[in-house]
Amino acid sequence: MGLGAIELPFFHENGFIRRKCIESGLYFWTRDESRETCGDTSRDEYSFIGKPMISGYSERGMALKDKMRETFISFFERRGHSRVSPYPVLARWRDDIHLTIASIADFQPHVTSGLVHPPANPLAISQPCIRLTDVDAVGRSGRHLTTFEMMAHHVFNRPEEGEVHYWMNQCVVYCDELLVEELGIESSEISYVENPWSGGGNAGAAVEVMVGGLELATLVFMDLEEHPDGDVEIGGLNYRKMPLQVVDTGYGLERFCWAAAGTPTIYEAIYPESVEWLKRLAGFSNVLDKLDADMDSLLSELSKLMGIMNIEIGSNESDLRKLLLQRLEDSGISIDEVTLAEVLEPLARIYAIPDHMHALCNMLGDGLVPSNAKAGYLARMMARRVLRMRDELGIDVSLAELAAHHLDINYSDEGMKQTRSGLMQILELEESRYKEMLRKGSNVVESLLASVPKDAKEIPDEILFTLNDSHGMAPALVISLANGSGWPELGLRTGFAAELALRHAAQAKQAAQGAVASSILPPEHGLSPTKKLYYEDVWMSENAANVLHCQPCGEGYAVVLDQTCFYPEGGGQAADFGTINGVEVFDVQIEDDVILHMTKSELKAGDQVEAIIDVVRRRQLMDHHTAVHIVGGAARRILGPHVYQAGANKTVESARLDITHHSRLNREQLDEIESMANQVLLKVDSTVKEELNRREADMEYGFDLYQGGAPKGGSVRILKIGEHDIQACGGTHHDSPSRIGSIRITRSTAVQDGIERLHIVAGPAALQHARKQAAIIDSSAQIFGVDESELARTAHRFFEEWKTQRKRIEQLEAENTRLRTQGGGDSSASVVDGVRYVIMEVDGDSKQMVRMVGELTRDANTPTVAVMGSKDGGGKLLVAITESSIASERHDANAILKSIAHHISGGGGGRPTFAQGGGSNPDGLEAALAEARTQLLKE
RNA sequence: GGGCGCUUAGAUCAGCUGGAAGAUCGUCUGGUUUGCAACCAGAAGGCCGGGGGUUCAAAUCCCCCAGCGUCCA
Repeated sequence: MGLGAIELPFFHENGFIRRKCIESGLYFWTRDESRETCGDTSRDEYSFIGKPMISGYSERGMALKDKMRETFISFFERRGHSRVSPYPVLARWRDDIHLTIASIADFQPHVTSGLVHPPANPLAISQPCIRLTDVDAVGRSGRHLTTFEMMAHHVFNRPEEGEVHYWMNQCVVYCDELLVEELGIESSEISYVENPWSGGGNAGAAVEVMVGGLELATLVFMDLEEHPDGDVEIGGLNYRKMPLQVVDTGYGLERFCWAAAGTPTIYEAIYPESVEWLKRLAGFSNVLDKLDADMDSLLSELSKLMGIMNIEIGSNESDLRKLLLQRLEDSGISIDEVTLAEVLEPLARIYAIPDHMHALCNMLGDGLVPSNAKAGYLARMMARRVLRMRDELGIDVSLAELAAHHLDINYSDEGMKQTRSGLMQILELEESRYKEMLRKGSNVVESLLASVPKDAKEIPDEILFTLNDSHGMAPALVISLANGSGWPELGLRTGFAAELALRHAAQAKQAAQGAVASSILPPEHGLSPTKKLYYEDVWMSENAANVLHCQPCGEGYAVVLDQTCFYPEGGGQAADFGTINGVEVFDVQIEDDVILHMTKSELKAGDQVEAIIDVVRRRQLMDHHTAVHIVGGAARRILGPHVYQAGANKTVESARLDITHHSRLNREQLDEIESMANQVLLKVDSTVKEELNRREADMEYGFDLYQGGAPKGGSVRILKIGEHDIQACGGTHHDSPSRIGSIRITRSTAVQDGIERLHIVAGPAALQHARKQAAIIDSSAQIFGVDESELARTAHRFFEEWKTQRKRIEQLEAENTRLRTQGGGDSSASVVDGVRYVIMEVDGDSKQMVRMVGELTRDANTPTVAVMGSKDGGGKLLVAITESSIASERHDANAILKSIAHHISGGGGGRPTFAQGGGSNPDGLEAALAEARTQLLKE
């Protein structure tokens, strides 16, 4: 069975009736007896354009958002909800998404799974979110945004434990009170549409709150989880009740603002100054002068229409426009398609830019570094979209200036982690990269277009795909470049954009397959978590234990103990080695919190054993691990708040730390970081290790804790190195940093754009490294026979000398060639009917021979056929004939070569006047030259 | 994480189906000029990203690695 009707006391007691929408077929609750549609259909035009349905909000832009947000949160505060500060837009606490896409994402997966309690219950929040799925519709539809605030009141009920705050009825009561009493919305305008929600393994009843043709909120009552035996079916999957009941609501802050402003589009409600500014910069009034109609009424009409038409990725714009024109005419506005496009296209860009800038400021403000992969790519994509739209509008303002304006007008930088100057620097870098991409791309366009006829109307699809995918040149950009450089007729095939998107979707689908983690333990192993003694004392080197389990694994055995001091590979730290009852342990892994010791031979379950770790190895791994934290903290202080750990690896020999940073690092910067790291060793006496509940950890330290990745469990281990660095980390660390001794950053390398890898050695490994370096310098200096201090200068001198001497050798060879070929070589030359024949054996490689025959056949006044052979490298043969001469008319170098090459067991080829070949039998060279003589001189 | 592309002189790039490493700018020298710009003549400057393979022969074809770029997750 599915979910039944949502029958709430509130509906029944307040004169609601339940109707089935004649368009969508969905059931909805309304107070308006005449209503036939649910409010979200093509029959439901926006009713609030020009006549706001929320009154009393005369502000616009940021002030309007601030006031609306405060209204919402304080409304719920007065009703027993705790105000919770918004989370970052970069979802660092999750490894399945890059960006926060909804308020509930803050609490997934640990709170929604019941593992951890929420920061407050019930709670109210306004969470900035970024969704890039509809990015193409932004600016065009009048309502789409890539970044918005999702206002929400959340409840996490645990009925089995007697903790129930409220559920469906009270939730709808609150919502209705907010809309009608607090905001003064006409109650008959509101419909509650029943539309079950499901996703990510959970599901539940839900209502969409439609007002004036706009979906203002969604109320989800999530109390189901996916299960094969579940008795509730939604979307073809079975679900059953779960212990936790989650009230997940989402109220679109910007939509409330729009409804209160009644502006033609949502953008004018929240970014009015930016829209005006951009219109001015783009000279938009000139466009308007062409129009007879009044702009505001046209826009209002358009907006109402666009609200009921779904603009989606790949939809055919020209068809949509024709429909729009028809509807506009019905509404008494007459305009032709070309003029409409001239207005709509720049306008869409003007609308989209502030939205995109807001998303960019959100992402970069959280410390994201643009890159060509992962989350950083999302920022780059937004930056490039803005730059492209700016160029299309012909606005002469830099990306950084756009951002400065946006920050001044639309942005509160309170919660910003990145500094304003850091943000500007990043955007300036992005713009210069964009320009470089355009410059390179334009060259590629020119060369790829060479094969396209000048009067062509379309470019082959493959060329456009390549330009877009490999060079970042969007099809529209390619067309406009082509139009300006000799292909005036070229245009974009209709539907091409849709095909491009489809092609990418197909690729993504293909890529999504594969990658399942393999496990060592059997599925239902029943083993309880191993007691981790290394957390109690990192210097514990041996312990007594019971063998719980032993199974063959790879070339050895996997052994499970009840407790162990062996650290399993994890958090980038390599595993401990050692012995169990004398049996060698060569690897340690962890699965389901059960530690698996990989041993060379079998151990019996039930036996008492002694586990001993290699303390020298452990100490070195700890040196490196703690050093990585210290270096990371130093890098953040010196380079900026955007520095975040992107990966790490610690072995006995060395450690690597990948950090997010926008530029390459030089040695001075590395020295600075290295110096600070070593100072920390002296300044911080001891580290603090504590285990905290997720909720407490988040509240106390924030999300910079999760440098090493999203935490898995309900509690996290925190490592504090003074105030220098605080991170969640499951590795083993020194209690006293000074025991590391010293830290060296040996070099930095690039991992990918936006990520630098620091190579680190610490403790004894630092000493080892220094010795190895010294040995290399020492042996190199010995080769040159100079003092170490002279090494670089001497190497440079030798290299320079080598180069000049090589040049000199080439010159001498050329001189030699000239001497040997002067006057037609030597006695081996004969002249027959005005053609000179030079057939000779020489010493030397083919490069030298090439030069010699070149010398012989260059002069057009002495037509020459030159055949040369050398025993070099298995035998080489070369035939050259003076070009455009009687010699070249009579002979074919290729044919001559082919007829004699068999003597040296080889082959070859070339042009009719120049052929070369080689073989593997140098002894046949005389025979080959003799045959050439016979053939050519006919003796 | 996946697809595609690129890597040749100090810089920007040509170099086609393997067969004699090029152009433009810049640099240097000389000429012209009071000087500069411009112009003319000439020169220097290349492990053709690294490593393997195919071939008589590889900048060119194949494989691996690295770096860079780009599109998509």
